[in-house]
Amino acid sequence: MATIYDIAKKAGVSVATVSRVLNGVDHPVREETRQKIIEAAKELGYRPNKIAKSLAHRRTYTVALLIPSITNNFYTEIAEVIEQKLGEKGYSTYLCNTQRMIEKETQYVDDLIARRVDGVIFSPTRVKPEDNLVNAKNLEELRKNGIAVVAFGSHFSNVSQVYINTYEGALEATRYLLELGHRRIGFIDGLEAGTRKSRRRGYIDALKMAGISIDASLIVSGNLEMDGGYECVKKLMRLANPPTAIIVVNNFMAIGALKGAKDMGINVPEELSIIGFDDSKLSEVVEPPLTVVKQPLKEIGDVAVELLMEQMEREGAPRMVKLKTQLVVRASCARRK
Amino acid sequence: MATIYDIAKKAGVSVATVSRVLNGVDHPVREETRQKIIEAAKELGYRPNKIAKSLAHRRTYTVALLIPSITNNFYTEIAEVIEQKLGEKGYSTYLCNTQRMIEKETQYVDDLIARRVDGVIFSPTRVKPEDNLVNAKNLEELRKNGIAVVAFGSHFSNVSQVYINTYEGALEATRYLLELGHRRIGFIDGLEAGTRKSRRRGYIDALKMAGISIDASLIVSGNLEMDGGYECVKKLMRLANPPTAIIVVNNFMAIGALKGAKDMGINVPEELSIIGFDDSKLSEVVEPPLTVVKQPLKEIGDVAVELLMEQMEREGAPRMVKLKTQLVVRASCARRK
DNA sequence: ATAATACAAGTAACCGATTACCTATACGTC
DNA sequence: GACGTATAGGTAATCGGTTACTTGTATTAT
Repeated sequence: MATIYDIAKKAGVSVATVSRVLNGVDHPVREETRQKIIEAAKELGYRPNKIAKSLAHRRTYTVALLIPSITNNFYTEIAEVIEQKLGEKGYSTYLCNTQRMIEKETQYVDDLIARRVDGVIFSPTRVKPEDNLVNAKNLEELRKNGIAVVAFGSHFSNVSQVYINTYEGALEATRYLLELGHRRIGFIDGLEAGTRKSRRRGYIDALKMAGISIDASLIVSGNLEMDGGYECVKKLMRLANPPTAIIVVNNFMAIGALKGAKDMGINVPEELSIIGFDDSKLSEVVEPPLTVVKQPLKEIGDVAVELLMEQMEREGAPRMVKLKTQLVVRASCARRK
Repeated sequence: MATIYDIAKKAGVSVATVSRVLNGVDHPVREETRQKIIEAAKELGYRPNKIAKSLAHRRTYTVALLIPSITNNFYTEIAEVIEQKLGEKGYSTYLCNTQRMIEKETQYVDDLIARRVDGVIFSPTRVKPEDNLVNAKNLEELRKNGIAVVAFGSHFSNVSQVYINTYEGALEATRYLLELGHRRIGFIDGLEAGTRKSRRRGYIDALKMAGISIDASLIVSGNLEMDGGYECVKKLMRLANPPTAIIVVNNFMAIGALKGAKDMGINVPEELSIIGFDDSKLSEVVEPPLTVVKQPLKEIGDVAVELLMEQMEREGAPRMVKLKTQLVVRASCARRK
């Protein structure tokens, strides 16, 4: 494969001149020389070597997207805009999918440092499904090695991050159900959802503000997939005094809950109202279409890239951008009879 | 950031020895020296620089996944296994999503060559939505520059590829409908589906073999999203003599078709049977759950990685692996009344 | 005792760029 | 004519590793 040395020889100039011409560096070069070089490059089928460039520049123009899942629409939608925007700015994107396994996250971080990525957009994986801990060490390791980081989907101090106000989202969802006349409202939580605590807090606060006391039996948890929601709804609806409405913290679980209710012969929304979190084609497509608290996925991606650019270029103080959720009303909630 | 020169100085040895120890090269080194070096590396917080390694080795241990979409479950599921398997083998994965724009594909190819990726797993984008052409030049360009390539979702000569026998899938689906007594079977095609021609051929051949003549008005095309299916089903069902069953070439379109039928007040499956292509959560979740021709996504990913490894390591002749589809019977088809 | 071999490590070229610094002309000014 | 300054281009160090080849010493064989 041709190098700039080959071009230099063919055009009868030095490599410095070749480099200048090929990169449009601000240094005078005679038009005639320029043409000779361009010609030679073309004839040799020259392809610049970004590896060598990276080494010399000490920048790789590479960013990693480090996320817990890639089959969930939530991450997929964000990933799409991130990869696209980074591409527009000349960065390539490494896909790093931990599949919710914390050891994989650590491995990725190690490798990303070795590969000298310029930045990482990072949605941390929980250490164990049962808890809400993330491995702050991984993040620190990246920063210690001079890599710009932007986080989302979790809380860190001292890192740029895009934060979705799911507390308010849950508050709004609960209030919506209250307005529809519901008083016994269930809450299906995820065993490892990142910001679930704030969702649960929103739910609890809304009830409290409405003067409704919290019934712990109305709060249950399951895994983040459809079967998690399926089982949770059964637990709730078998209660002596079951809820008339339920809030579910994620998209798959909400669909599972809907399915569970149907299988029990419960009509949605006539006998049970359901609100999910995260919007996707799935939510539109089920029967009845789900009312959901939508997170602004495109915006999350957009902002993440902007924040990362800031960090990579100006190395300024970390910034946090707060984004709002939006209640998308479809047909899965009804006034209490 | 510490380099092997720093380690060499600190341990009082040469860089060659450091490199040998750190990479476990087969060259005798005294245990004492080895320990000194490892110690020094640890104390300096040494991080190997894979960029420098890549330059010296002329291998990057990087592979690109070049696909037309990342929000469609079909690609997402494949992407997950590919990224995982490559990771196990020490490769990082560049995510390259063309969003079905052919110019983007060309840009990616250019950049991937410059970045000297070792291989590309490639599902080509159609040149124009209307036609079935792919840009073979892009593939050639990769190969010409010594990059291993494995293709899927399209046909090429002289490249390793994993090929899904959708012809047989369509054949089987059509026969299934025939067995259920249907005689007027519609076909909803995609404007840019890769192997759609074979799907259509399977449909046509099955009918012919059953002695049923082809009615061109029963074959319509739309875009690959839900609205494409939605509009197509309306076209078909407004026919003077509408079909009693329909085959749809992709997952989103099938769901759109289902929705369209419902909106027209047509009962599925009582009045209209529908079979889709590609399986996903979506197909399970709709009402009624869709009967589909499932493509073996995990297997596609698995095989793609295996074929790529072959190409990268042994540079052997290209191989083609054929995979079968599977008819997943759910509830969207019924016997003709 | 000496030659041959194994062991342990070092020297320096190389991978393919970038770029600080230097050199040689040409031109204009006083 | 001497000097300052653009203009055009070259030299060589550098980025951080790898590795072919060399060297010096210890061990074994003869």
